Amino acid sequence: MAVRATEWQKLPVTLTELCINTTLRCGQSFRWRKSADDEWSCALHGRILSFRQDALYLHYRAIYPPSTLHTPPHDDDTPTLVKHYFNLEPDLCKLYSQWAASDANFKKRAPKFAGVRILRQDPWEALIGFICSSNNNISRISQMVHNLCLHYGPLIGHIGNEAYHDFPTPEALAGPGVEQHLQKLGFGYRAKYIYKTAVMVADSRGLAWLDELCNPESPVFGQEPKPGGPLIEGGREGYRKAHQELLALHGVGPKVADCVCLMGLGWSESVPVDTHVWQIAQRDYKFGKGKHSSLTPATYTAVANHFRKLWGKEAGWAHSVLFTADLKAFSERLVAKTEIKTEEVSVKAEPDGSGVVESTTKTATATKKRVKRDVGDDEHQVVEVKEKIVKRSKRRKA
DNA sequence: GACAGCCCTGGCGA
DNA sequence: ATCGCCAGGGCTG
Repeated sequence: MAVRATEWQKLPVTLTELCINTTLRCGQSFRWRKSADDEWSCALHGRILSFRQDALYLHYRAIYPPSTLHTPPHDDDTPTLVKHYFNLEPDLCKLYSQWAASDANFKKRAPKFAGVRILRQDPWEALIGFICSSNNNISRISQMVHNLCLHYGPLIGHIGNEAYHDFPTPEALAGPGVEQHLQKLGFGYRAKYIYKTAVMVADSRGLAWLDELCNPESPVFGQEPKPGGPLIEGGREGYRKAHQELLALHGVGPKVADCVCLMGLGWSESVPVDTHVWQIAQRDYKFGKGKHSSLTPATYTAVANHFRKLWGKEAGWAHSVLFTADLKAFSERLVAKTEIKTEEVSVKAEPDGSGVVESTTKTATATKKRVKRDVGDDEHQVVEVKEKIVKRSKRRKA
């Protein structure tokens, strides 16, 4: 039987309400892959979901494996899943203007990073993904999560030659020999964390335990919403309970627990404070002195509380915008103007072969340094142009 | 509360 | 060119 792909559908969403090109790459989820130009795909809930976006619409389609019992599109729940996964309920533009009104730093940094929306991921996937994230970088985390799916997740289908596997169940990761295998796959000390956490969830706590830690206002896919309680300084009671319970799992500390709370359990006031956010707190919010000179557990709470007070109930959403604005993978947006200038100058300078202006050389070098660490994606062209400029100017010097 | 130690990778300066 | 060092979305004992 042939692959069963539903027709492309569309949902009216502006780029300021959701920008998938930013949101899917900013370290929330580690599984999205480019399946074509401007097309992102991932296996979710037993189907491959693909997305494209233009100024007015989010376009999507689902590809089902031949063995699926129901017959899409008749009982296709994909539209509901899409709205749920992208968390489309909150009015992001309104939130951005609220955060900008209460925080000058947000106002300054956010404009180039519109449409950063907190995803509503599966709690179990978020938990394992963020256990992988400790002391790690996004490209390696993505590689590790991909390996988990490849070896332990069900195959859903293909796009071209690329196989798409869904995320493995707790049972699959709690099997015999998993820890040793993950160790061999280069997971390092996280191999043990993943295995032990999987055993705990599969054998004693159960997935229902994890799902019940969700914000009742925004439960797991398929459940009805209920009120979530009032916001207090340290976050709502349900958030604090979820955070505390997650800490009992192996490989889960305060930061990982907050990531799961925010991106898996729907607790919008959760503010994960990693080294990155800590640097932002020191640079832009006067932390790093006196009592809070280093990121101790007490400082962690103080920083998170400060942001909750400043940004309110969706503090974690605002935090994610500033976090994204500081990611190296997006740093080209901050030097875009310089980049265009550099190109113009170098083109003009090329024919006569005379020396390059001192300031141009400097600019080109600085730009190259900032972008060089980017991992394979659509920024390659830009990088190449810059490296050429640098080489030319070097040759002339020599 | 402070502090090593932990797995592994890639970039950078010497 | 090659090596040592260190940071990269931390956690455990």
